[in-house]
Amino acid sequence: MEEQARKPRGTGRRLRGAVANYLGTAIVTGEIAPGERLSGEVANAEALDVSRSAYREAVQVLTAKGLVESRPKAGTRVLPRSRWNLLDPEVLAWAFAKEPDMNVVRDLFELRAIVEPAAARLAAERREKADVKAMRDALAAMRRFTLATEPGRIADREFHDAILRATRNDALVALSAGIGAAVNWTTQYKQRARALPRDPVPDHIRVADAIAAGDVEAADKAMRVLVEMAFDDTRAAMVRD
Amino acid sequence: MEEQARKPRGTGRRLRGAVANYLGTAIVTGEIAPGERLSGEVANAEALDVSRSAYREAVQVLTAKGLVESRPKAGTRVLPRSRWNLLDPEVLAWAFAKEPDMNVVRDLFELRAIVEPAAARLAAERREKADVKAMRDALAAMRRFTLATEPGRIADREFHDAILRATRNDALVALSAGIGAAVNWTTQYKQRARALPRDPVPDHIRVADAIAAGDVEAADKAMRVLVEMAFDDTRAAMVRD
DNA sequence: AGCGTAATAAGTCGGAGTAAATAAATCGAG
DNA sequence: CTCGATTTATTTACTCCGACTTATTACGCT
Repeated sequence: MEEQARKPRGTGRRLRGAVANYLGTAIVTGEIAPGERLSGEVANAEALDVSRSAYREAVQVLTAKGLVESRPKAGTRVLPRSRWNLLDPEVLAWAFAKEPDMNVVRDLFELRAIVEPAAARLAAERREKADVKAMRDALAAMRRFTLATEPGRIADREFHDAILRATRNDALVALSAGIGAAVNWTTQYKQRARALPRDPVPDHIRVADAIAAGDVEAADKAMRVLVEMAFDDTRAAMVRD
Repeated sequence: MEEQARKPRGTGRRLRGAVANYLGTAIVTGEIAPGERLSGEVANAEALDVSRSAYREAVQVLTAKGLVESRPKAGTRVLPRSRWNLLDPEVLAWAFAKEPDMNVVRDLFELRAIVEPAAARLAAERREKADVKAMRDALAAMRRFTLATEPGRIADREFHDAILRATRNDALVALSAGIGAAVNWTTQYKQRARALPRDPVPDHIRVADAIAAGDVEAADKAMRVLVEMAFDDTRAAMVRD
């Protein structure tokens, strides 16, 4: 009766993943401020009840994402926000683990408002039949499940991913992986205030039709409306707290 | 006489950093194809002449960047390109370690062509006096050193960073960190073919003036020209190989 | 064909020793 | 005696090692 009640730290695929989640969340949410020093390996590892190996591997992950920097004697310090890989999917997930910062949400939607309409333009130029089919399929799933359910949100994300893939630009797809994850979280928060403001499907259809028709200008404009509406809804849901 | 001639692997700030560089470069450049399995920890660590700990920490870094995934019994496999964090500064650096792939360069410039003009728009709206000063300083350094020298390229990057910072959008700044690093490499390759096609400073001045004047449309247009020209020069330098 | 079992490779552990970076202490020159 | 440079000492991360554990796949048995 002396070996239970341990491992109360955050969940993660592996032990070091759990530690990385725990520390990453603490840093990104501001619990540990930039410039601050983490306590030493030995102390911190013991405090979290993990071996030094696991703790160190977790810190390497944070280092790889630009959250911390560690040097002998100086210890491990949290880097300034400007050096964080803010678009890394995991970093974004940590940022949205707790109540998301409104500034981050605003920045991300601003980026979406720049990238996604332009992506829709490219998609309208380069889409193949398979791309249109993927978009239509995702759309059908969205209509069936609605955004209030998890499968519906997955379908929404799949819709945006299909557009990104249609651009034939790997960099845009990679960007989507980060933003898409965050969008997933924001829509989740959005639905929490269950106003369900309006049906998002018609606007999605307009985007899909424009891309399928190869109408560059219409695709741009329709996507612009879509992002703007999503931002409005998210903002409304957040100030309601 | 039995302990020299070791550690011939790639350079890096630390031992695990060197291993991460080596493996990361091998993966990103396609030497190890997606889906392929890395040899086991013990074997690979011994082959690289490092301890298992150092090797494992390097693999954690690659995992954090989405390059590999490792599970017990199954081993460590290279993930498909779509799961890579292509915008991660280190991943980009690895991609440009050897002769850069033309497709990647095209994708990145396409992304720049989308993001940077939009960023210039925002900068024109939100810039403060300090931002304009930073841009002018970088511009002066560019004129003094030219893009043929390293300080000149640093100044060029500083110029673009100043614009990004003026947008007051952390996500845009983070994106710039990745793209900026890549741009640094492409301009380096560009200058290798020492044609020095034309003076880039006047175009930079046009951008700076438009942002300083708060002229949104002019800033957008001038930046569009700038990115387009940079792409032309880079493409010309690359096909000349 | 389904189920249990064994082999395999990553995951975790603890401890020992090394290297690097900072702070302190010492020495020398003015 | 004060200031400066150099050496020493300490702190902390870094590297290494070897054993043990856990998860997963694949094989073999029923």
